[in-house]
Amino acid sequence: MEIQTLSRRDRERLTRRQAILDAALSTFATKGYESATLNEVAERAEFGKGTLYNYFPGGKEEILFALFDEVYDGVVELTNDYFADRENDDEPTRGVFRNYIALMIAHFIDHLPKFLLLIKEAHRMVFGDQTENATYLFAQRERVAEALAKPVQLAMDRGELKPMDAHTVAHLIMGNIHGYLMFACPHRGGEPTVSADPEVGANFITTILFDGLLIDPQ
Amino acid sequence: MEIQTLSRRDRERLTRRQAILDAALSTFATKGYESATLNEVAERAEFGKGTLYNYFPGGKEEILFALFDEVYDGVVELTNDYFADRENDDEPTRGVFRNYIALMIAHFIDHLPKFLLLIKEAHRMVFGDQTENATYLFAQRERVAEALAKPVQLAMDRGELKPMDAHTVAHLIMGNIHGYLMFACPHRGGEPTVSADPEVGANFITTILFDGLLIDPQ
DNA sequence: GCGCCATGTGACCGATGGGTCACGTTCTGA
DNA sequence: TCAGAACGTGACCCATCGGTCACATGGCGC
Repeated sequence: MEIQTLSRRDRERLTRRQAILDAALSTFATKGYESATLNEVAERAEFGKGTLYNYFPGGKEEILFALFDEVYDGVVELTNDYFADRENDDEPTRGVFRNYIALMIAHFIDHLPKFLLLIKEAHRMVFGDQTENATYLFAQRERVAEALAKPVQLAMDRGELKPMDAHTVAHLIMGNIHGYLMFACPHRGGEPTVSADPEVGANFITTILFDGLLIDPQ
Repeated sequence: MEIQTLSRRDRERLTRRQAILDAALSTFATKGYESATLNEVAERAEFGKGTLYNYFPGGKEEILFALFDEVYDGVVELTNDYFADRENDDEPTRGVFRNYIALMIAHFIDHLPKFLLLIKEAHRMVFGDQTENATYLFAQRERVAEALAKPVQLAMDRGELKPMDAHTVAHLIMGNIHGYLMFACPHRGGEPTVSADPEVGANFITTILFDGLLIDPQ
């Protein structure tokens, strides 16, 4: 949408801004937000520390929040696009959600630093003691939950899923995707214990959440 | 077991050590480990900062790890005791696990600071860049998973649960308890969106994990 | 060429907080 | 009663790091 409405100067400025964000993402994801230093971010981006403040006057925190925007925008867009494409489809409900889960797993594996930022920082900050930050992140998580709750609610309305609180179910699905990835993705402190194949993960999660653990229900 | 084998001096020393741990727990749980200061911990424990080093020569980090030991010991013990009591019982599998989930939810609500410490710090540290810390925490989580995996495996062997990797299923159950509590327990940045009643939570989780979301399986 | 503005820079500042230590106080056992 | 051990203390040290700013650089319009 913005391709040619910007001058070369403005485009270059955006490119440099993005380079800073990319450097910050990989730094924050590995060291954690508090342990990461602006010097290291600047070094990775091949800028001086002062330059960061030309692009993010709010300093370290503004950079972090810009990253959160990026991450959540990506997930919300992916979710909305996926379900929009299937709106008038008659694919079975179970398969639609199974494929969504596979898509999300693949997305996070493709963007591992973003996933690590989410579980390391967003998580903790939601429960932090700074109200405004917690409120912001809470709202971001809600955006994802809402996007996913919509198709869940539709499936319930069609009588295919048990009638429960769609919003809570959406959170639960997201939570299970995150939880699964914590084992699946490579990290220090122990070898991954389950396959990182999105198909395998999606089957595992779908089997439990949609079919249930019990062999003989009731 | 240790009641009278210790001198009064040793008992008092343990009491003071515990007071420091309690002060540290509530401080770390609210401010987060990195933002919490040893001055505040010392103040809450009504000691000078230097005194902390008489009890924890390793400083801040040793205190944190002592807290983790406490938290995980409690959860593992609770899990082992609960399932040991039911070993020769013929209560239906679903109900046994439902009650376990309710027990865990109640436990964490009763020990909210411990729960907050877990989700804020343990979580992040497992994915941190210090290998030895990650290894330690990974092992602690495994202790819980193993304790829960045992009865899961037994139920699978009896043909009551779908045959899956019991260990992974155990992690998934723990993850869902944690995930549920994140909504249920009071925190800033938004009102709790589901009930904190352990019974309600246990029913919700059990319905999905054991019965499945689908009304008409297959 | 020249002036101006956008941009880049890194030495520096100030606050913070983990960790230390020399000293004071209290307890113990002979 | 007293020596010495155990314990408590908080002023102090110093490394770290987010943020600032005076200055350098380079491109663009005139």
